[in-house]
Amino acid sequence: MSSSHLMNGFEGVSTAPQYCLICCEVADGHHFGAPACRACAAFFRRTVQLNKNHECPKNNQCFILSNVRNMCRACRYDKCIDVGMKRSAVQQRRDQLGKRDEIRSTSECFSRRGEPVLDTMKRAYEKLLVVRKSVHNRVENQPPRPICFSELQQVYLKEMTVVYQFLCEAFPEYYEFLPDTKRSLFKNFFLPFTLLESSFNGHSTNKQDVMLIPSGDYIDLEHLESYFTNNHDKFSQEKTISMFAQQFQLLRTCITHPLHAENVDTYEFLALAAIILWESDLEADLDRQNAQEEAIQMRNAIIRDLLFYYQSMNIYDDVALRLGTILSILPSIQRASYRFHEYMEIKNLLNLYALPQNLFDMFSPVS
Amino acid sequence: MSSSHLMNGFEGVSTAPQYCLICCEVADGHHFGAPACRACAAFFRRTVQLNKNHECPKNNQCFILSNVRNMCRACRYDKCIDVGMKRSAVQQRRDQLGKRDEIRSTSECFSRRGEPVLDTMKRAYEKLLVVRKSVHNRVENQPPRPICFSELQQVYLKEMTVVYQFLCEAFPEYYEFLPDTKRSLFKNFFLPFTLLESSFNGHSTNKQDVMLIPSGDYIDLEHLESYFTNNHDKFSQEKTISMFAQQFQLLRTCITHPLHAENVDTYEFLALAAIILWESDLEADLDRQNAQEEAIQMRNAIIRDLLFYYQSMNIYDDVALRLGTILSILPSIQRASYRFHEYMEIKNLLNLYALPQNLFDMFSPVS
DNA sequence: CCGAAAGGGTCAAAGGTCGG
DNA sequence: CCCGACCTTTGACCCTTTCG
Repeated sequence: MSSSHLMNGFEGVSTAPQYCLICCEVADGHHFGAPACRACAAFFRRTVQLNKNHECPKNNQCFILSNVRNMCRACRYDKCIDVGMKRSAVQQRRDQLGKRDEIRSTSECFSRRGEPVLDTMKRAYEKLLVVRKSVHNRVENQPPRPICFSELQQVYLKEMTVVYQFLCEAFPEYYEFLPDTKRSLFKNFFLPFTLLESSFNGHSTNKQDVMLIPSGDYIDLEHLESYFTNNHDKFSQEKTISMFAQQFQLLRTCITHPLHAENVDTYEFLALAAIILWESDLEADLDRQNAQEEAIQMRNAIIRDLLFYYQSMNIYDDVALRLGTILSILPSIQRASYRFHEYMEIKNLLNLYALPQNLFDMFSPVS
Repeated sequence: MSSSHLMNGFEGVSTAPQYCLICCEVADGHHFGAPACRACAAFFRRTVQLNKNHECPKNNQCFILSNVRNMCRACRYDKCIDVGMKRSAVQQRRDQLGKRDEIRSTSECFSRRGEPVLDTMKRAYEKLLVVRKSVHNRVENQPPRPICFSELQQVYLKEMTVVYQFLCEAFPEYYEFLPDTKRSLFKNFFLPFTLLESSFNGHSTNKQDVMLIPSGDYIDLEHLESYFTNNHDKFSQEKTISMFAQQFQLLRTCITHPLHAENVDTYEFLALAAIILWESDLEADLDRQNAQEEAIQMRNAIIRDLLFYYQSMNIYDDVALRLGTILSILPSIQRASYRFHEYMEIKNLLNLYALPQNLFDMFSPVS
């Protein structure tokens, strides 16, 4: 609306020919929202269509005029935007069907720098599993047993360090960040990862209704009596169980069942965990802004790796469909994680199966 | 405004298929025997008049939708025919008068079952946009203005009904559920959808730091003074803003920025919204168990549609990669939604910019 | 005779092509 | 490779015809 007003005003002043607001040549009507010559219009269209990112070799203040309009692409483009050209006015490319198909076969091979991200992660995860055995004093072939709240708490106090180490090994990018950024990422990661991993390990031992925790023991979701053992002043055991049964039911419906329904494998589990880590929403300071950039790169790399994995497996007719199915479990995990945290908050408020502050803190997302 | 009025507003619009059966845009009446938009009508007329013979470079199964309707002329023409357009209705000369009578009936019986899920949704969304104009008393070309909290509240009270209608139209499956199940799904959907849509609309008007709300007005994230206008006993305006600036900052980092960074388009936005709806974790009772099943089917259908869309666009070297990139925005949305809700709870506790109970309730996920 | 619906035509502004 | 002259299509806008 406003631009047409401007234009009316403009026309009112000079009924004579209009001039290209970018290079001052005689204009050829409006293009993408501004009076422009064909050349500048075409330049703008190409820049947008092909998603070019020009860089100015100087100070972003190059002089643009018809005879020198090609001296600096970045500044020419900037001027296009300044005079009111709209990227959104550039349309989808037409008639492009088929033309890319020949190209596609060649681009099938993924260009990746070094080793796949998920492979590094997988190695770090293998190591994590070994480390855990000693950290949690696990004897070889010790059979899993149901665990109670206070034991679980001990496990996760140790896990904080273990998981942090794991992240540093799995993602050199993570290791490089400033402590504050690392901490933020960690806090966003720890709880959903914990829930996802326990559910996954339960699932992968074919026991759907069990959370297999990092120490090797488990929480039996069907029989929470053994979890809520402590006698507590305020509430009876039954009461406690009925109060918090939902908390664990939640994990079943949001995490365990989807994992089971899609028969998620380890590599997929790692990919999900990795995306949760790199689904960062940081950018408060400079380091976090870098993290934000990095996070996007990482997520893309993860997806690429996962696709490559699917292609190599060669068991899915449509790898993209599988990818979509797996990724659409993500919101469930996130949701379960948030709700689970709410229950933890309630428990803390009631001082009922409360966590020590440092542990609770690590389970709490940043905000 | 009473809810019956809202219904009337909705029903008033819904007479006959109002959408172009070729590209799903709002239709402009019948053309050549089928409901169609002007563009598709003109395209069909030219094709027949000039006796063009288009050829499909692919397999004659290209995806046609408003923004990619020009990707393949052959398939667009084929869809015109499929949808019931008659070559004979195109006049070669003005003096030859077509007989319209026999044509009219054929178009009515066009079956949209088996149609892509996202197409039905897209049509319902187009309708939603129209409905909103009347529901929110929008005059044509009314310029958007910054809105304050109390106005926003009014808007969302109306939106409850409007969005519910939208869901029923977009997903016949949803409509079939029991009220309780519908309610659960709705409550899980409403807040993230609201945040996603406002951000998306801000993004698609190239204003990154603005939430464009359904009424057409906006919240200026850079200048919250106009949002928090009410004088309040407990806290000064500055204090309030500083308290809740984070709440909106959150939306920027978690939703607006990712949408912007990936340049998400309308179809992708709808797909994200659809997955959020169908990312259900219900199964308390029998109907909900059905819903759970249905939800998995729906998510797969959505992903399939999205992939087909990407393939038809033919602008991505790797459609699966694009799919992954877009889907990995989901946890951010979910996270933002949960945190946003926490802020809402705080406000309610403080009775500071609190929502009426029924509205707050609809913004609260089930647990 | 009027107004709505559904034809037709026009042209600014999109898009694509292809030597330079 | 990019540029831009040159040509094709698109679709918003407006006019025309028919019909109840």
